[in-house]
Amino acid sequence: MTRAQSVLSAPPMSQHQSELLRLLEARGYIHQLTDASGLDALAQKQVVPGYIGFDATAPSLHVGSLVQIMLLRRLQQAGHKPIVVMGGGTTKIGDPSGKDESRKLLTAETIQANIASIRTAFERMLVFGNGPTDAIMVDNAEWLDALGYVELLREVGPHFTINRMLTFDSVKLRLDREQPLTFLEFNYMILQAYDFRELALKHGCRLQMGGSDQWGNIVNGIELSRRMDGTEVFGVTTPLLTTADGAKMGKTAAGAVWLNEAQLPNYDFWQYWRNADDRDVGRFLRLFTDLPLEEVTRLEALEGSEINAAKVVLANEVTKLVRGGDAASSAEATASATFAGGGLGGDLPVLEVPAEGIRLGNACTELGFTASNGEAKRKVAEGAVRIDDQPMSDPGFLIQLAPGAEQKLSLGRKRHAIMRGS
RNA sequence: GGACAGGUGGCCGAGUGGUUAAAGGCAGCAGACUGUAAAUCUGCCCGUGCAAGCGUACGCUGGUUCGAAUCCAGCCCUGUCCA
Repeated sequence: MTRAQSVLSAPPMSQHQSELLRLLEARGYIHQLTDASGLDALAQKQVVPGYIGFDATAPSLHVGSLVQIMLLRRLQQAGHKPIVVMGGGTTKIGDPSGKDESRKLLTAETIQANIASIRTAFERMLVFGNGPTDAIMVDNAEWLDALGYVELLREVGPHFTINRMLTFDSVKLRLDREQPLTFLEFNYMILQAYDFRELALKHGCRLQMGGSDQWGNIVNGIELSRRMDGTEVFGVTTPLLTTADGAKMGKTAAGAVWLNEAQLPNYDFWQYWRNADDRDVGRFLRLFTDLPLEEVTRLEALEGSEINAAKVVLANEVTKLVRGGDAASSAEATASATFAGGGLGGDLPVLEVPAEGIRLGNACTELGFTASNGEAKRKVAEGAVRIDDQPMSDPGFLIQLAPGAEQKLSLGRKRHAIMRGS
């Protein structure tokens, strides 16, 4: 067993020589590569600037983008240069990939505010600066906004055929489903291809990475660079990440699992990972933490309820990376107090109980445990609502607390809050 | 611009004048079982109210009718074909 572990940490069977590709392969990031041996050779020879583009449609990225961010982190760990491209320009158009419907158009101000907010998450996970392997962040609005339409058509247009554009999945999907694809969106792939070429010229960028849905866009960029400038650039895509039960990564019924604390409290972020499916633990540890591979192998081999220990490690490590060490330890403390100790943890949401009291059903709704008072009533009837672990039966029960006094309100086994008299 | 098809609850999808707050499935929530997992079984799943009830709801607006998601008219949107 021990021997097998060390083998896994540095796979000798890998056909790759460069540290970069060996690292990416061993941790499960690689889905497709455009030219494995070419990139392998390049990565041994020089620092490879590589980029991933991110949309700026919301003030925070969510867990669905975390693989890509980690990929940039790995790039840096392997001694190369990450370039974060914010889609300030392309977001004005909207990527049709994987979407059934056209996206609402955002204003330039909203996009800029989103970019500023998203940046904070990157700063925690990448080292920015002016050194050769320091990360940089650029906004493609810088060059896209400056492009004139006719100029773009003349420069880039000749290198794209409609025949080919129509074969792309992002386009085909819409057409097959008989969903509209606007001309505006149809142009997205051209601009993304232009990005790659621009980055290659300006920053010596040689590699674009992205999710598997970006394969077509990436290949377009590679072609464009080759045709216009004769530059050889490379592409890597990551596998489409779904959880073991088939759901898209980072989406829960309650909404997306946001990376920024303003969009999702630390405790909830931690819980997302703590509640991972057994089957996902090893994969997630490799992708989303810096734990050595031997350690991952050990943790994912845990069986039965022991795998819970691995989930705690996963939650701690990911939270540490994304939210910081304090966030992780405080979330863990709250979780262990709440679930193991039957007590209260500081990270639980707090409901101030006014002097005149509050009805049990209203308290549940106010905390967001239930969407309406009607639902709260149903949950109480189902025996799901407890105060200090005592099941409640009357949704109209009036909760009153002395100033400063605290009680725990729970719905189901996972949702807990502190009620405090005020 | 013309012809045809269509627009139903988070999604898919039945319903073509009353017993329809609208079948069924998915997703979700809760209970049981467990390990804050999975699988399984059970219940719930528009709002408001303790409840009887009331209010909203089948693209929009108006109409017919005792009664409309269902019929009629106009409009909006989507798709396919034609110009």
